[in-house]
Amino acid sequence: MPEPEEASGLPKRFDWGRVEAEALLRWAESPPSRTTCGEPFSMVIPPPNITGRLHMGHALNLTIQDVAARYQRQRGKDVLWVPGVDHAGIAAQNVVEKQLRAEGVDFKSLGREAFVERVWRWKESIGSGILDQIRRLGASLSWDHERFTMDPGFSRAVREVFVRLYEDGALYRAERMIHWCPRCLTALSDVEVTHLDRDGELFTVRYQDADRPLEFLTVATTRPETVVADLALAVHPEDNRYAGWVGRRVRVPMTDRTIPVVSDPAVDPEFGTGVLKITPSHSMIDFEIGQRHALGTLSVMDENGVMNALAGPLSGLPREKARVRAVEVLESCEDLVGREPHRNAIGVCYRCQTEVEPRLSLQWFVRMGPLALRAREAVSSGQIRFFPEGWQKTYYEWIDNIRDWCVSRQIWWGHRIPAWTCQDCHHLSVLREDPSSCPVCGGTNLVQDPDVLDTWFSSALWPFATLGWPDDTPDLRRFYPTSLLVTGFDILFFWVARMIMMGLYLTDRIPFRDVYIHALVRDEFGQKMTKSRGNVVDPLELMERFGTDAFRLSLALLATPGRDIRLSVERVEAARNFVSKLWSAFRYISLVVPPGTMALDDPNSCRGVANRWILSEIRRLETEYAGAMESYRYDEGALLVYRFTWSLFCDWYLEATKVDFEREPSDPLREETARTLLAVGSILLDLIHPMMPFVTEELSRLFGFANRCAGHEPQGLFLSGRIPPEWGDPFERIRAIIGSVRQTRSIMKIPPTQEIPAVLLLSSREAGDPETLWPYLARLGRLTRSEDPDLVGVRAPFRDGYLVLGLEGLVDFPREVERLEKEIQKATAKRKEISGRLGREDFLRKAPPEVVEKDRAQIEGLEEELKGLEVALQQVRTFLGGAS
RNA sequence: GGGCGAUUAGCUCAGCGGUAGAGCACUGCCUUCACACGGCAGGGGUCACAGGUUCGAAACCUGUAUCGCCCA
Repeated sequence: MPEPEEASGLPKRFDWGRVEAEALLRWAESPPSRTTCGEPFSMVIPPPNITGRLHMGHALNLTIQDVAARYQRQRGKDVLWVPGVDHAGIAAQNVVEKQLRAEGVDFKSLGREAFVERVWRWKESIGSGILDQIRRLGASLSWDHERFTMDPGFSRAVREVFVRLYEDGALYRAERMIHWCPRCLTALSDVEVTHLDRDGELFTVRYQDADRPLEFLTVATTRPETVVADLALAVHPEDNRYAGWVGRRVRVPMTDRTIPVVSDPAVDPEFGTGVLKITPSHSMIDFEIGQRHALGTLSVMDENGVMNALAGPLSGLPREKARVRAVEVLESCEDLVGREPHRNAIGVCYRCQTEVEPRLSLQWFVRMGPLALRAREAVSSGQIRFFPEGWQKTYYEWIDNIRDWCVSRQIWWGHRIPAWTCQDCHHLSVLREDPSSCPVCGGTNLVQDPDVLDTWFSSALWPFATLGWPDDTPDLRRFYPTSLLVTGFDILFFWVARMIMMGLYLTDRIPFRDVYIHALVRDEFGQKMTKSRGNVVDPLELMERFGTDAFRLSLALLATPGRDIRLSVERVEAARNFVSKLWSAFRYISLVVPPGTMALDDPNSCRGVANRWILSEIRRLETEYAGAMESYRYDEGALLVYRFTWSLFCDWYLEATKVDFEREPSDPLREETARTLLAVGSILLDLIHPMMPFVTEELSRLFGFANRCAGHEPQGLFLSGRIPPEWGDPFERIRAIIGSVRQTRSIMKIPPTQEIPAVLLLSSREAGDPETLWPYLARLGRLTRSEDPDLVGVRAPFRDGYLVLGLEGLVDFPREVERLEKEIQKATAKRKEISGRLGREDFLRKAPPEVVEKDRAQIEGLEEELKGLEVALQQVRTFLGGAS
């Protein structure tokens, strides 16, 4: 059977696929207008990796920012929201390396220049990639401000910073222990190492005294393969067990070397046997101990993690195999005296999960001490605020224990370090411009440092370098410091803290005022989404399936601060249902409001009880909504509009307007209701718009409301008048009466369509005018008004009276008795609780008067309710008796 | 080992001093002319445990347990 043609009004369903595609085209042509007269509001996005594909984390992050941007725009702010992409040094290099490998080409054989050229070509080939996906989210970024961390301007900023730090003595080159990733073949900074607990073994190895072959020291170690690099054994100075050993020498198993026994306070006497083997070249702590005792260094591993020629019987073996071999060798010469399972923390590369090696090497470091001090101050003084505030502590903990930052990376893709060494006089030059000769000896035999900078080094400049720094640009002047930074807690140290340090150091100002820190998106079981777990949910797929608005709304609703988000498809589905509900509500408006109707502009002229009620409700909603949004509680804001739309606007107000539209054509209430419907609908779209831009804009367009994206300010309606809260009261009474009727009807199994004759009895004049109430009661309660004072039936009581329902001969009275008894029980219990409280002297004395007053009023209400219930019960019982 | 956070209805989570809430799931009724991606009604919780503060605690304090995360 063919679908009947729609007479008029909106399509039955919201076609998000079409609407989103059209909106994206429209937004690309006419981006959100900037209101240069407004106060500036600025954000920079956390630049996604060039290698990236939109994932849930991005989606959450961008949704929050877009809610902020759209909300601020609605409030008349001049919003700048800078998009951009990060060059992602190691990650991008890995991608291209892999491509080359697939072609059978070793990237090294290509040479540096050709390789970098190749990465650029790859970058061009993927185009804006992830930024296009971000566009599909509806993110209203300032696209004309797009930046890339390797674009010429940004690169100039990076170079400027490097040179300036060097000139100020805040940057130095030195041979230090660093974390080395044997797979990425580069140094890593401290934060790029993740600590994992892994099941390993603790081996006990004996070391024979060099002079007294019958005496041994036993040492517990998790890394027996490093025995061959031991340069000492160490005990705690106050450990009496080994006091006699300090100063003696022992033989190193598997070698013919002997090493001293030293004492050092860094040794933990509680761990293992209390004796520590010292391998300065393969452990951070050992290196420090080694320095204190002038042990020198002995490295037995190469950059790939393979044991080198100095490793004796282990040489040529990769480190994992070397461990196995070491155990075998130690066992064979009886130097292994114990092994047991042991859980220990190991450091892995946060990018490729390879176990990192502590390694001694020549690297560039940023001196963090002075920078950290100012960065701490900026937060502790309240100049920068964290939301939620609790993250301050984590921030301080890191800042207070900070170590110098290793910023050089042994890869090719990135910002090349602007340092040259003269091959003639060995002078090291760090320069803003590439030199043609040595500034000291004039020689032309210069070699540039082969390393590039940590990608996070350039990211740290993001908030100001994107605005034109180091030049003094209009953007920088107007929009810096930025207003808000939205980011995940996982890059608090990597990024946020370093931006604060660099911002203060270079611009002398904080880089942003507020920091909104959101949680991780996990799967529905609370597991982190990872490729290896295979539980990654693709945001684009969800957007496809349920619509982008639904997806965004579900994220906004779930984004409670400080708590991880478990995303389940059901939640997105629920949000999709909400979008449908909203759409169909506006479809109703389109069917019921005559063409050419103007939205209500002066609420004071309103007379209708339903109209007054919804106006008072939306006024309250606006206040609560603003409170939530101003404190970055977008989850609350979303929940408020969700609940209002569904439970108040749709469930009650739209139903009530049906009553008004059934009135006489001459009744002025018809027009008033139509106008109120438009006004409230328009405001509602405004409030929902930050979370759901597509459907709200489409509806605004169809209804000819103001353009949501053009800095349109909501709440215009109420500038002209205030709405007294008591405007809601009469309709609240209607809601209560209908609730009571429906309950009775449901309990007594009366079909919803069955009309019931009823008499309304109000206990006082204040309870309302029956003439006003009846039309709503009749329609919404399916009641037929009766004036028969002897109508036989049951009472449906409410606060200020009751309704007699003529149910003669219809119903299940025993169930009604049951229900009434339950109600009475409930009310009695409540009354007992409250009167108990009111009977206590200290409560009356110490509790605030308004609390006591509230209780008293409640007792009164309960008394009345109970009276009504008792009478109703009496009546049903009588009825029952008569019937049986 | 140190720190942070969580523990509320079957599930996922709000609430953070004054009558226990939402979404999903569940039960019953309803193809009523905006919406079955729906409507109406309903069931379901000693708010992890033990102390304490308070007139009053799910909320504040102390401790315990379990789980998660971060830093060593």
